[in-house]
Amino acid sequence: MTGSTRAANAAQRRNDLIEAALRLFATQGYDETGTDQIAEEAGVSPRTFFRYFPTKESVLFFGEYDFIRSFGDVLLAQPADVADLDAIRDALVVLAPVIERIRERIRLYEQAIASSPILRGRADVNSQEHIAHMAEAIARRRGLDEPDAGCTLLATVSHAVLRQAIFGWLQGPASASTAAALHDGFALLRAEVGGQQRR
Amino acid sequence: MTGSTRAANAAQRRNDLIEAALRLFATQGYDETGTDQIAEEAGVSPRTFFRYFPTKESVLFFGEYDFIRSFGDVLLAQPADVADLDAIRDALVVLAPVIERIRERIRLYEQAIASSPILRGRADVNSQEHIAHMAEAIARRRGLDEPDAGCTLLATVSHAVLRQAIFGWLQGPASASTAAALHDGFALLRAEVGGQQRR
DNA sequence: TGTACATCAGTGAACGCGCGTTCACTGATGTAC
DNA sequence: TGTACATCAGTGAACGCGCGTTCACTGATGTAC
Repeated sequence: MTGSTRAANAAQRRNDLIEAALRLFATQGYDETGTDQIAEEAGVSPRTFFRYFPTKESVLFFGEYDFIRSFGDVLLAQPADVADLDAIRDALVVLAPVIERIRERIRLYEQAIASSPILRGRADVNSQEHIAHMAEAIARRRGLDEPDAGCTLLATVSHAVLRQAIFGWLQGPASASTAAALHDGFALLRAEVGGQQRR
Repeated sequence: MTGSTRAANAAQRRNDLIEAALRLFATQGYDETGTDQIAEEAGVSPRTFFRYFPTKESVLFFGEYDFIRSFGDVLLAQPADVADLDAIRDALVVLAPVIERIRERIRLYEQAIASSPILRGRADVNSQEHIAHMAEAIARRRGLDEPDAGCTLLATVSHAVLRQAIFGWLQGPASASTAAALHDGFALLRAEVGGQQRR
């Protein structure tokens, strides 16, 4: 197992740093946490932090929950006779279990993000990428070469529902399922936007 | 006119700084522009910048296009028998002319925002506040004490349509109207989310 | 299996950099009478 | 209208601070034979 000791050690160190950073960011706030403190919490010298991460921010966006990346394939696997919005919902439901397993980590991550504008900015950049991916996938499902305004809008709206579902799920009991939150979210969307008249 | 000379001078200086910053941020990017450079461009000493603005960011969010603040009143002035989504759209159409007059400024502002994650973060904080305001207004229109999940979702989605409409309007010819962009956006939303089946 | 050498992780020390603050001053604008 | 005083805008200089870099070294891990 040549090299495996070093690689394993490095992975361990990296993970220690990530967890220390997540904990500190979530409890104290990002701006109130220095790189020196993260290093100390992880049991390494201040200088070592920058051996593993090029910037203070990057420690947060390393293992980043990138389950959206599989969205395209899963969406295209949905039956063609299902309405697009339902297909999107079902695709998200398929992917959701991935994040259910790391609920606590995501909770800390979201808490950290909320603590500082610069992290919100980074997260926003990621969100825009996710939305672009989703719009691409929707366009392919529709047989378009590239996403038109409809695809982009649908992706944007679906992403918003997804975010809202995740936050609802994080606030609820640990036993709650993401699938239920997603179904509720999309049903609500249909009710709010679809119904021409109300009351 | 006691005091007016000083006040007018101060307003002028402040505006010079804002315009210099907008121009530099939009062309070079936020991170590549120092406060010293803004000061020089505006014809004042480096130290003077901080007499007018507490931080480098705040120069961008000073006169910030806060037309959303009037949204609540305008929404409540819409007829009760109109569907909520239409009322929201009509309220936004009423407010839109306010930003039409400062199109170039908004163009630079959005360009600056896009250039740096930290500004995106600040802008995101503002967006969340706007959405909260909109959700409050929708709740009041519905006779609720505070916004429920439906109000929040409707506000989020409407805000997304508004953003998309503004970007479309900024990219189009200077003569284009925001009202048309908003009508198109909301119609597209209905078509994408409302239609149960397609093709 | 053992020895000589190469590689790389961890670290210390010193520094660059840009934002933002503090202290102290000058000259211009505004006010009191 | 004119003079004495108060206020405040603009500025210079020096500094604090935290992120991130550069240089140079030590000791541990891995490799060649």
